[in-house]
Amino acid sequence: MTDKPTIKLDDINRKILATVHLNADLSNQELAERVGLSPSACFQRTKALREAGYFFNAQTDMDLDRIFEHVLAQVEFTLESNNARARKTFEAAIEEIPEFMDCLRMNEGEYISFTCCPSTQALNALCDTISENPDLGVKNIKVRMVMERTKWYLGYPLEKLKWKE
Amino acid sequence: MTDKPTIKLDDINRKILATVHLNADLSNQELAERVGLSPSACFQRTKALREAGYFFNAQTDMDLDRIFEHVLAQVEFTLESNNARARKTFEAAIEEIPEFMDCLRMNEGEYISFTCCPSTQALNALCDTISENPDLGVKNIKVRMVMERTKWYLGYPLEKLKWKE
DNA sequence: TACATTTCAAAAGCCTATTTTGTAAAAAAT
DNA sequence: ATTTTTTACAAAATAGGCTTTTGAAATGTA
Repeated sequence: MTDKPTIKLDDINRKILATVHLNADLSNQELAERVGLSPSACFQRTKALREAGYFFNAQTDMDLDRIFEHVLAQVEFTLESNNARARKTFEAAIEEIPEFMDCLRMNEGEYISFTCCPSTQALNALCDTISENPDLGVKNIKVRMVMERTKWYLGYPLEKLKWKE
Repeated sequence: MTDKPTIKLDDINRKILATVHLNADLSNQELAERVGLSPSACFQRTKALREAGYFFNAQTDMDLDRIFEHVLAQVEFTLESNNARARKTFEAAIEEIPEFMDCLRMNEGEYISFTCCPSTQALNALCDTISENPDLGVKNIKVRMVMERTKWYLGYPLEKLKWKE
């Protein structure tokens, strides 16, 4: 909340982060066992890491197909002008629309968003709203429908990355 | 594990699913309060929903920038032939490579994967490995580097979707 | 050496998860 | 309408984990 203290990421802290990333619902005891600490020591370190903002926001995947009518799409936006002010306006608008589940800024004023809508009609209408709004300065929208999710996101490839510090 | 029993998704179950989706680390007591049930009743319903596979796989977001050296990219694959057998081979290969964090099948033998690598060099090398393997039948690879993640995935827009049943 | 700091494990108390039980309401059957 | 069955809930009880406190060991520092 206040600042963001820096914590030295030794082997144990790294193991805690890697474990919690994939298993947010683990009990403190199990976590302690996996990283080789007593429950109390593990609890302190985990609490410190969480409060320092190293990890946050526990979520759960849902079986969308069984629960909701929906379509998935990859929506690409091209802005008319790629400058900081135009980008900020556009990004703020996207932030407010939950159907655009995330947003990546690519090269040359392009954005890509992984999008979920109740139907293709709704998706189409949503894209129209965006492109009809002159304040957002969207030159082009490209919608690519998702046929199938062949691999689900299950976390970052931590074992392949290089730890900082 | 065995089958997948169907549970009627009344208002309370819907509220449980929507809440757990965004707050996987909630205690059973808090969850019970939010959905308006006693802890025991809430526990039973939540357990039943989990065991029936309605939700699964609790994860936690990490502050990647502070922890890891990494680059993000959107990688697009075009297969030489779009038939079930070619697709299955390709999909199985992607499944085994953790750097490809997810994979979406689009129209006409195209795939898109959100990818994380320790460096641009590593990303380049990884893409080469894929395209050099004749078994995978990849005709073309397009790599689009992510400049910035302007919106983080925080879950599905459940309030915008239509519940099934 | 002496001191301060850090990190841990053990113990204690508190709180929560989980099971069990009984009851009330709803549904089905007679 | 009455009985039976089923379902869902809350309350109570138990078991177990969480969280704090404490002191000791290890590490670092003057």
